[in-house]
Amino acid sequence: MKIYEELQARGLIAQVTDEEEIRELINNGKATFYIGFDPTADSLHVGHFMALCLMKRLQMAGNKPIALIGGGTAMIGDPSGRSDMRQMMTNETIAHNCECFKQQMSRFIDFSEGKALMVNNADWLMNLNYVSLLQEVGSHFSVNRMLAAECYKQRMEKGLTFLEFNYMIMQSYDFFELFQKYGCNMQFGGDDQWSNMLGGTELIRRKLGKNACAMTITLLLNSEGKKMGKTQSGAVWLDPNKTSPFDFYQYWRNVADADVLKCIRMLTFLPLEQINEMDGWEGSQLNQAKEILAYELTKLVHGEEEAIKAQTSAKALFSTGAAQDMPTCELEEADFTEGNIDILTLLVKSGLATSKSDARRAVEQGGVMIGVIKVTDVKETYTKEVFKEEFILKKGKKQFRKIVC
RNA sequence: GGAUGGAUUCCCGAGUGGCCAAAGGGGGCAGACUGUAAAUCUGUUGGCACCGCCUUCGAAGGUUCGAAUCCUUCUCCAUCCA
Repeated sequence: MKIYEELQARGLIAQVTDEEEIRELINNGKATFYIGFDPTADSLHVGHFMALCLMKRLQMAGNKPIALIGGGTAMIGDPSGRSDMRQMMTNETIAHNCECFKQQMSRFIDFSEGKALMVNNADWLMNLNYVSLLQEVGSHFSVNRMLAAECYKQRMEKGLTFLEFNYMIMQSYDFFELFQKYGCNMQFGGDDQWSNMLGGTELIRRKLGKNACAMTITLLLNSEGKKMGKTQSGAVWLDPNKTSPFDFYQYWRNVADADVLKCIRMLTFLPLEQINEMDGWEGSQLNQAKEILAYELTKLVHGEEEAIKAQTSAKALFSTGAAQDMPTCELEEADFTEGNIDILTLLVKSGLATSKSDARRAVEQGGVMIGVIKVTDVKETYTKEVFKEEFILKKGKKQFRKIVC
């Protein structure tokens, strides 16, 4: 099976400009393609991860990837799929984020000589001259058509600034620039990028009379139609300091039944034959599929060692309620008053509760356990001595913290 | 630049002088049921020294015994006109 067919079978392809042409290019390793990443945070998240995997797959098939970091476009903010304006970031933040992105990407993609490139669009966007840009590029865009683009529609109701409106032009210019400079003949991106990407292919056609391709990756949605990779507290990050390997594992371990196979297909590198076998799994067997998914992804992102650790911890926790490699909270001398610490302070200190009121509610509703013993009194206190033994604080069924002193 | 409407707790959205820590829904958290799933049901959802106190209704002032609610100024947003 060739790469294009594999991508198709995995359900990764959403939209393409010219199927035949793209198939021909990537199946024969003739594509030089780029994917843009705007440095809007100091770590990549699951959404980026999909794009990185795609890069890797295509790279393995002999194509040349260009990872574009949007140091310039981040200053504008992509309005696509957003109902409100992005918060502006300072140049220092953007520069810092670019650095973080670079480091994380290098772990997935082989950037050694000639195999892949990493560029930053700040390098060319920042030096543009307004008037000449308008003449050379702006003249090729029709405002009427831009406004008709799906990505601007919802913003037409809430309001759209001229700054953001120009995002499409900048992204199109990126493609144009890369096409000329590196012979980049293809762009990949999330499905919400479709209109921005078409802007690029069209600009190349109009200015150079040449053909370039674009292809979007299916957005990973759960069965409720929401973007995956988000929790109530934010994105699932690839940076272990922002989302621990354990939490990362747990996120995938807990996906809904309806989403497991889709995730395995789209995100892991397991062979398709094996995945197809799992397709018929139900009940407890499907539950196993979740373990596979969680393990495979943790391995890809954090390495095999961390994946094993996370899996062992999780298994132990849910069967016996004890484990080694769980998030740990270390108490300091200052946390004790007269040699004691109360349960509410402990919950807050360990990060399991956001405030003492929150902690109080959790205890009152019977959601707090020490090991296997339920805490019933909000005034419960513990002496320092207790923490010499294994002390596991639980809130609810899935939140654990080992307390040491 | 002009006219009008608006800004409420995590989100949407009621509330137009005391009964408002603020209806309802969503989401979150906890409990029951389960497969660490979904669905369902129950409780809860500003903070704290928690039967009481403190801080919230775009910002700052003012009126009043008392303001999310009234007045003034300001900031931001939307719509229409230019």
